[in-house]
Amino acid sequence: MATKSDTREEILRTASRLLQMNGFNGFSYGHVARELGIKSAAVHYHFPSKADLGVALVERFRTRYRLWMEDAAGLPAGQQLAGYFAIHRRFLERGSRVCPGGVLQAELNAVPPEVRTAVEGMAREVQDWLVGVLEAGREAGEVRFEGPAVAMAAVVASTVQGALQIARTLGPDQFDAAEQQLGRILGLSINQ
Amino acid sequence: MATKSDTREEILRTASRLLQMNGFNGFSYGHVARELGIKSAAVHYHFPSKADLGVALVERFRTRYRLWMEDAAGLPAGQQLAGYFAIHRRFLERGSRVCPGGVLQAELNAVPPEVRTAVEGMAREVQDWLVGVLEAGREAGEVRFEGPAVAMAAVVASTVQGALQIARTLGPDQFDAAEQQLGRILGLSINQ
DNA sequence: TTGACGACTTATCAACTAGTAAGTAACTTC
DNA sequence: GAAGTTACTTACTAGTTGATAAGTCGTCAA
Repeated sequence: MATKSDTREEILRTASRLLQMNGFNGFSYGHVARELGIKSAAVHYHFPSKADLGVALVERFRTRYRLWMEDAAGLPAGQQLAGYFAIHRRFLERGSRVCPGGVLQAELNAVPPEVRTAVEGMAREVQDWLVGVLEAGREAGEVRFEGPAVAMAAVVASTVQGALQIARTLGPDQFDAAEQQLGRILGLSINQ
Repeated sequence: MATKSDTREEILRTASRLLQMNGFNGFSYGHVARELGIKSAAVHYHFPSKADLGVALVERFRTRYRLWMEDAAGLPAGQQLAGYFAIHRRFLERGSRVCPGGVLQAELNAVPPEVRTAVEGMAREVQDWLVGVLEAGREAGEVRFEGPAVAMAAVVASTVQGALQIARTLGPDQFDAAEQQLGRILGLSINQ
């Protein structure tokens, strides 16, 4: 028998995968329930509305992101960026998923407003983090680029998000190529 | 009264906008019909299944793309790239749309297989065009970058696609910043 | 032992989904 | 002017969607 948060966590895991695979409007309470061998009303018990589920999903990703950021805070910029790439690379490996922020931004107008707000918050946080890493990395001589850090951060975030999606049609090589090229542009030692 | 292709074209225009705004699973035959003041069965008359509509939508974009590419074929690489950016910038201006290829790639697993195939073809074609422009531009000294052109093309395509989506949450500045930064990276004269 | 509570299931709902069949009015062709 | 064709509408279906109300069953504290 499940402890209190067991089913809730399984729902989030499954919904998370379905979100990354099919998009927010590409999965239903029924899908989640069927995969877990429960009834869709059980999903409603934990997440009354789909907006609740969506927000919980985004907050879950955001929390994990934040924990990872705090963990990597001391490392040199090159390693932090490599970690950022690796997180997204892992999505690709686990069944050609895309990043949850990306898929939600792509269908942002067809998503409950609460979810939209949550996505905005997460995007802002990741962007700010990227700006900080790039700025500090440039000052420390670990990263090389011209122009404002905010613009370079926009390129890095956009590339990773776009490459993940493009890799779906043109293959995973596309993501690796983009990552390597970004490394070259930023003057990172291409270790792998 | 409408001539033969009038309604069909209006359906494509409306569906196109809805696709770019809400995603493929974010609009229905009913939505398209209601906006045009016709019945959903009329949409089915022109596009029997949603797969048909999806494929027609992708082919329409692909054809327009191809025509534009042929038109721009003679121009210097910098201007061709500027045009590529401008096409996508226009999506943003017309109600924060995203590029159709991007939104379909984001929900690729939740889309009819025929649509998937069509998207793959379009993505391949655009990528090949980008590689050609970048390669020729580098040889002619109009564009500057290291590494394989195919990797740089992956970065350019990914950045544009991702930036369009990110601009939805973080504002259009995000797209402009990414475009400018990409121009700096490629050594293009930033005219605007 | 009771009674409250948590975690569900059963049963049901209205709205919406893509899709179809049959009918209709206008135009074209002969 | 009859027959066919085009471009629809009306009317309908079966399945899915998110969501709710009521009931069940085990656990746990008083």
